Amino acid sequence: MDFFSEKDVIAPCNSGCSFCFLNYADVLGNNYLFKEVSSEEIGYIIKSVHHQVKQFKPNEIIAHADDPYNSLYIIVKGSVVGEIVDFEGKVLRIEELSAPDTIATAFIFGDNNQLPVTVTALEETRLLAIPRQDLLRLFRTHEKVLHNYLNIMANRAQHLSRKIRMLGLQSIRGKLAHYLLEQVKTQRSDQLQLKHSQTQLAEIFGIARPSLARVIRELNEEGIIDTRGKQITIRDSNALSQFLK
Amino acid sequence: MDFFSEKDVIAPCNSGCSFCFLNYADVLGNNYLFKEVSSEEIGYIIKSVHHQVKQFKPNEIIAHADDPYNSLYIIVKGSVVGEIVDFEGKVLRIEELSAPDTIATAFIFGDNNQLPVTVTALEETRLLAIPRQDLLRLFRTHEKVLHNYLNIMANRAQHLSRKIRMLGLQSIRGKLAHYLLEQVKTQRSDQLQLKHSQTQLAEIFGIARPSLARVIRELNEEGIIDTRGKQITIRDSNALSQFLK
DNA sequence: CCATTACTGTAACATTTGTTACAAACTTAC
DNA sequence: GTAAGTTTGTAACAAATGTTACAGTAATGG
Repeated sequence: MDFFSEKDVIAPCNSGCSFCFLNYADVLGNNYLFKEVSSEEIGYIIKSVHHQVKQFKPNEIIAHADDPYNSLYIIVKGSVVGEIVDFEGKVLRIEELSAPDTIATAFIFGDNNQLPVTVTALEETRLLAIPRQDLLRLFRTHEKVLHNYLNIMANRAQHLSRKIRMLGLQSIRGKLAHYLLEQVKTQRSDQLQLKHSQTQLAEIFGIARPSLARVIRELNEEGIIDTRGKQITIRDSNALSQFLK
Repeated sequence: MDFFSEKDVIAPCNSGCSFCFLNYADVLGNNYLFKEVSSEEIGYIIKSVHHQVKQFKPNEIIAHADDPYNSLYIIVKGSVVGEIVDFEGKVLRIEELSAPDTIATAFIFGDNNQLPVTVTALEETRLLAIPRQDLLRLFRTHEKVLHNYLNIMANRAQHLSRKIRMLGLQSIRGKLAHYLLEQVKTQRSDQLQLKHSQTQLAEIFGIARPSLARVIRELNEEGIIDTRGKQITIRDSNALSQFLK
């Protein structure tokens, strides 16, 4: 059963069981996969496919890179992080996901169903698993779900592309500028409340922490940004844009 | 009509037209999208959807980054390259595609149908376009095509993930080692015939060309590799693996 | 409230990579 | 076969980033 041992299974369900969807119908209603699908319909759907709920403790590894991947996993509670870990324990953080996101949507299909990242639970986390075959059947019976799934895969691909663009910006200034300008867009304000610590940012950018600190100090000295703890004010976004090259 | 002006259209086709599929049925037969679909069936399929063939000259830009993207494009002749280009003309090469590949499969869907890369024709190139709506209809009528499409998207996502892993390897030695070991695997030999010039490799890695040349010379001096033009012999693949960290 | 842990700021120094420039070698077109 | 264009090798130097270490600060859990 994929990369889970049976002990992790809270409640193995068959098509007659209603445990899971009853507990999680509200969460699933917010899942992109079931966007514009009624709660009632979601209930029917979950009943009609094989599914399991599995539970993980904080910092527990959910799946290792290169594990085979044959079911769709929907986070119904908690949050996880996907990262590439090298031999010496150095980390490149790829993405964070939390309920009601789906995990590694793209990797159930393709010629090589292997995870490219190691997935770790950040907190107490529960996953709902649906096997590939059942998912395909679902696509046949619920076209809306198929369209949603295509959109999810597409959004992931966009995310990966943005990530590549960011990593391709050779300088730390470039990476930081990219990140900050993205935040300005999503938070709709020049006064940013950062969600990540410097240490985490350094992991996201794949650089050394003191190097990031140095650049942040320089940008402060140059009057481009103004940091006060995790509160950052963008003073000169044009200057930031200049670094995106 | 997407990012093409009408002048580029060779032969606008309606569902009664058989021009395109007649000319390209053999190519399409090799396309992953129509894997395990008979030529006859492919003919029916192309006749049943809106489609156009468009032509590009070598080095002609097919689509700019951030262009909207509303049709699937199948390369029926020639090859293209997708790259991120910054203000100053510096380049990060993302991927190369040639007939019968499909272009940016994932970006027709999602909340933001924008291309992440600029696509340029490498040679005399012809594309077959199928609008999103017709593609979705096709998924409904031909389940095999849907499954193929999901696999294509998944393979793309795998490719992007590998790219991220490669870019995340901080050192040039790491990137080069990653590339060489991948080549050893695909060419099934320690004697590699490189498909890319140093200049191209530098673009793929997102680094400066002389820096790459220096590392190649160093690895030669250290007896790890042995380069003779585009012919490279891997002498110590263990040493190479050590750089993948 | 204290102890513990994690996070931040900073400095000196080592290492890597980029930049620029130029010459040699190789390709290609004519 | 020659000229023009491209790719490669190399060097000196500049700039960016990593490493290590340590002290100060904030956050957290009992």
